[in-house]
Amino acid sequence: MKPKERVPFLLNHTNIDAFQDDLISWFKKEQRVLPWRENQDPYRVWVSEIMLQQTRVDTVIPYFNHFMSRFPNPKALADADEQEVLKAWEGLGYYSRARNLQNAVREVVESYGGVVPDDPDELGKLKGVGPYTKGAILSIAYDTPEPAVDGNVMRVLSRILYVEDDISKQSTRKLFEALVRELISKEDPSAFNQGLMELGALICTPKTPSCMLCPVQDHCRAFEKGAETELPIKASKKKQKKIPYLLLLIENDKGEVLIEQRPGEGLLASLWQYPMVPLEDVDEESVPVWMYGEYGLKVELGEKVDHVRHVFSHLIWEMDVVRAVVKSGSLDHERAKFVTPEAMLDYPFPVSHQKAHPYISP
DNA sequence: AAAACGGGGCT
DNA sequence: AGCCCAGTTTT
Repeated sequence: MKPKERVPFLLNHTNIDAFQDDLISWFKKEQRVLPWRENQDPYRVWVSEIMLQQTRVDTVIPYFNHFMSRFPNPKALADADEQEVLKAWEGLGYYSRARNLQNAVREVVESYGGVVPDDPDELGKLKGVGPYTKGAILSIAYDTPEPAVDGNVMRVLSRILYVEDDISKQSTRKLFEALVRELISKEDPSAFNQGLMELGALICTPKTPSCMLCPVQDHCRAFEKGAETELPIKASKKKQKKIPYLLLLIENDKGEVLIEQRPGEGLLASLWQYPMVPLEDVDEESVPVWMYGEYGLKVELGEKVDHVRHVFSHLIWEMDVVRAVVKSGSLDHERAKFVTPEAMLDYPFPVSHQKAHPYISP
């Protein structure tokens, strides 16, 4: 059965008006004070929504404040250097969010006079603005009754309406969008959408929801059945592949250290790092040979100073951190250079490599 | 439809 | 170690 056909049945026992009232009243009373809630500036809402993708509120707050003071409006972000934007994003992860955001903001400045579009189709065409972010901007900044379905909303609504569909499927997100279109308050779509998400963050949490404090407990079919922790249903994902590396802290005779910029696409695109030897392809004893081939440098390996294990969503880096010194040769590599330890800190580094900074820093 | 794409917090 | 989090893009 298609989403639209299922909606009437799923909402059959729900008092929509009462649900809206209970949710919105609770949100207006209990909502957290957050920097992006100071006003309805669409640019601020947009930046916050991008930062909040897969990222906790507490993590985002300092990044958001710094970002808004450095790039206060679309023009400021459009005019900035990409490396500077990445530096402001350093440590937040999912760095394509930053590059897509700047790409989209430049589009807004060039095509829409610096005003964030309030048209769903125009908004949805912007880089990095998917179904969720589009709905969030339209409802929160422009008071438009559009669904903004994220993981919180799916968890909350799966419990309230007892939906047992796998929330990792795209079709299930569409079902929840259709449900929200029926449920959403036309008077205050912003408070309704934010209320669903705030409820998911504060009350209807993944492991041990606080149902006794829930403002919509009376409307919740999962609570009625005592099955709130059984939902939502989500297919388990497979575990990450482990990849071993040697991370090299290479110093020259001037006390400078070798760093290189990663490729413009793919994992950690355009960020900087210390040279890494892929131990799946290179034997430990042939590392100097590999180094000479890749960088044109004869190096001598020194002491191993650390082991860093870094977990990504889809893989794990196991890195032995080893010191090395340049004996001879001249650097021959497109994207690598020697820098002083002080200058190094101006470059955006992934957290995995920041873990090795203490062995360099003066 | 599935995989790529970070990082941190909690259990 | 596994799961979760205010998702989107690419394949």
